[in-house]
Amino acid sequence: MARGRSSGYEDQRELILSHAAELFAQRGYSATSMNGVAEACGLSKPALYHYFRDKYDLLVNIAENHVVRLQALVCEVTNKSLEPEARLRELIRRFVVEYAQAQHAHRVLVEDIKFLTEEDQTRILNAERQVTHAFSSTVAQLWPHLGQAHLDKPTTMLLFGMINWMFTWFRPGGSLSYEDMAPIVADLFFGGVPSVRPPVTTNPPPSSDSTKADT
Amino acid sequence: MARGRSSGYEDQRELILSHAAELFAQRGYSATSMNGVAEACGLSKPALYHYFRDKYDLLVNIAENHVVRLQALVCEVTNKSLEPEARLRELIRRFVVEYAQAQHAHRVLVEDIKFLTEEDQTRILNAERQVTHAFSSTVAQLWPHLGQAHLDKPTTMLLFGMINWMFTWFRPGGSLSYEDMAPIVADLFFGGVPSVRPPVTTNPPPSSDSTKADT
DNA sequence: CCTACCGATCGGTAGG
DNA sequence: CCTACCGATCGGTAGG
Repeated sequence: MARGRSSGYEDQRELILSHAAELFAQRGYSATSMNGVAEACGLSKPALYHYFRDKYDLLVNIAENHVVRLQALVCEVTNKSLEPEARLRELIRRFVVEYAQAQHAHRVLVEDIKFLTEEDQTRILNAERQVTHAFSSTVAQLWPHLGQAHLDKPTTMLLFGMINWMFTWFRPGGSLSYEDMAPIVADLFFGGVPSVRPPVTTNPPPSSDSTKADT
Repeated sequence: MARGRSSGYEDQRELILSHAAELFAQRGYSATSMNGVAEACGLSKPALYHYFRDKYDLLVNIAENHVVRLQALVCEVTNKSLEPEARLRELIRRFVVEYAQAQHAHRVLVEDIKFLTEEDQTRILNAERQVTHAFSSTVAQLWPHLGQAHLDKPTTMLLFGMINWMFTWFRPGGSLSYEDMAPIVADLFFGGVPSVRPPVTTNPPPSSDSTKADT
């Protein structure tokens, strides 16, 4: 791999990105100083600038590396050619595990993507869309009534909401681990999707047959 | 008429908070300058400082006002003494509507709470806990098996995940409105919760003293 | 004395 | 790899 650079160069970069991701996640990209990053890495500021051109370079690498890992994870699961239900359950489990061990990068991707240029944002967002598509296509396959009502994507995003939000409140150490949460999310989703129906409120004209059709 | 302050003073404060919340949500608290806030409000910077002591004062007011509105919303729904299922469905609907019309403040509460002092963070977090408790107690009431397995709080947080995450991806204007999303979330949740089972992994010895001093 | 501001500039600190 | 700095911009406040 590392050709032309000392063998530890890439390792040092990874180490810096890890420390930077932690600081960005804790304090936000803007409020994090390069002095702080250098200090956390045990480097002088000029030394830090030897590995990354500028602060933005850190951000874009953290975000990019994270989505690339997610894409690789999707490919890995897809290649196992599991049944649709088993595939979706495995995707959920693997994402929970991946997010758990990449929490800082994940938070940076969620909260600091706004600091990327439009070009970089678009590239990252397209990668994310590929990932969510792997989920939503399986969802549409499992529950055709969702796809027909164009609810496969929204419902898939509700699933991502459960998973993504988990890392804002869940702290392992009690009676539950991250691994325990994956099947809970999966059971809730698989049990609930059959109950999801398209909205009855035909938006444009407020027709007077206001039976509400609730329940 | 004017009692101590001119009649427009409080109105001006609300207007400033609204503009500041939008900027904080778009660019983050740290990356937003007081010059930018003043400009967005059509005020000079000294004029802005006439209404708020400093930048932090803006942040704490945005967060506080938002959680207070959420608490008021919970009280309003609770006082209607609905059946548990109707109450939870109404809570979901009202929160989706509230978040939709307070998206900027909501995002600030989620992403910029880290810039508050520990004291202010604790106060806001306690208010949030009161809100989530209104949900989780209804959840435990509806599905006793969840409460017995200590899964009422985690499951409730998965529900909040669906709702909170919605505002990162959902844009109304297609065939779905925010109002349409509420029953979809509710149906998914009500349909799925009966399928949620406690994890079989028995990680540590689950000591029964884990009441968490809540409820 | 109050309020509601403005033009100009303060001391510090950011990224680089 | 360090000390020593820069152009700019930050949050906040002076006098009028």
